[in-house]
Amino acid sequence: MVRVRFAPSPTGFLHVGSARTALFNWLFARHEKGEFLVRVEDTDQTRSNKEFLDEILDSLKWLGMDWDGELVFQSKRLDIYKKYAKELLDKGAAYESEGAVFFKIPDEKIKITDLIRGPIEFDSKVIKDQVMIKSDGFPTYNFACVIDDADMSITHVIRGDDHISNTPKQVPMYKALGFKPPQFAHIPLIMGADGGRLSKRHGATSLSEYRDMGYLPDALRNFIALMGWSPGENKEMASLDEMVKSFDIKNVVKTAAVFDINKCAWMNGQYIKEMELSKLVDLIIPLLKEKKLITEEFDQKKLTELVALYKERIRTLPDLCNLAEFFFKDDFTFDEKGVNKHLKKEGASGILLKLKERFESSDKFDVKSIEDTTRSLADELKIKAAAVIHPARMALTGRTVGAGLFETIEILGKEKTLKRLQDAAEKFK
RNA sequence: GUCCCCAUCGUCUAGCCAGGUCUAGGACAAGGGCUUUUCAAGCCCUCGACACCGGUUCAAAUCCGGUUGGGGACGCCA
Repeated sequence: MVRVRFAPSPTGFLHVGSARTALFNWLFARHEKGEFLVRVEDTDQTRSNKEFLDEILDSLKWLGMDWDGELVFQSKRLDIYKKYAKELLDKGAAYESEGAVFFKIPDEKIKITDLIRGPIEFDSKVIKDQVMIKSDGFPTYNFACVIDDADMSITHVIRGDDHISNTPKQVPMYKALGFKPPQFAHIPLIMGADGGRLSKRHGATSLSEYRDMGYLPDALRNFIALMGWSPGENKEMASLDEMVKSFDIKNVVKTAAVFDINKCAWMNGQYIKEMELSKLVDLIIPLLKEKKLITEEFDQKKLTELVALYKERIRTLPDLCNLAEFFFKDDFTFDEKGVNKHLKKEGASGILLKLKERFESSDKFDVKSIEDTTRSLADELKIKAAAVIHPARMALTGRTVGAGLFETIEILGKEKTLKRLQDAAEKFK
């Protein structure tokens, strides 16, 4: 049976690249009906930290991944590493020096057949003897990794490209211990726009940052999987189930991918668009509370109507807070360019006042009558409807873009509409 | 410096393993148009790539070699 593992070290947040490594391992395991384990590589006593571990695990769950069995902590397996270290010492395959235990790299060609890259050969002459047990008694990464993968019966090691050079250090260890090395699959790294490894200077790199920025787990997971793998048949959107069904490690590309936040945002918008309205509202409510745009008491029905208006045009959840700020507060901000273009224009203020008067004297205030009122005013003034609509949108929402104006006015309500038209007319006269 | 990996539109990729159906397909972005209200929505169109050189072959994006370019690794970090 296939058994794979994801082996994070709890020394930082879950990086986008690591998340993808975890995802590919998970997809592979689920596709093969095998097992996906999580092993915590916490042998660096000074840098490992429980908060990071919790964050990493939360991120995995958030993306929709689950794992089999209990978490394995390397820090709790010191005896096992020592046992095997002693075995290698006794066999003469290792030696002690300066308080540490070194593995003797045998003089031979080391060949591996990578599932993604095919055969790779190394000359052991260029590899130094490797520390197995540090002088603090803890195992090094390379040694613990080999022992655990063998001990946990891991069949496939799917990991980042940056580990290729660790492979020739590890394979001889398996052999010296009499273990059969697992199959290896090295997936390419994720890069920033400048071609270097994706890091902080390129922007957000951790899963939790994306979650906080309003990205949906389904969208992020879909997007991450697309870097290096594709569902085929020109498809891009794929649910978790569809991915499990069609995932094949052999179809993972060999080339590094540049993380394109713009496409990621686009994809997020697609998922928002397809999401059930009530679900979307549920996701947005906590965000609005956090931004103090609503309190505990709010009109759920009205909010739902608002979200429905904006659902098709937002790419991330906070987009709504920005685009529909006018709905939640009266001292909303004005887009400067829009003010110059539509409000500080000759005659704009007069138009706003006239529109206000028309609304005031109209009994009805539904989308249809709002539209009729607006258009007939434009007709009478012998100007295009746009000449009324643009200033009105700016006056009411502070934005040049948004949902349809008439719907926007209806949801805003008569009272606020009148006041804002009046205020803007005076302010930008 | 040494070793290793990689090379299709600006970006993500399909095609490559089993050479012809590829004047190279899709998506994001960009540019243009339509939607007689904006747009970051929708629809349509356009732009845009097989890094280079050589070899094998009747035929190469696909196979081989080299060059160049990019990336990674060389820790008692993981």
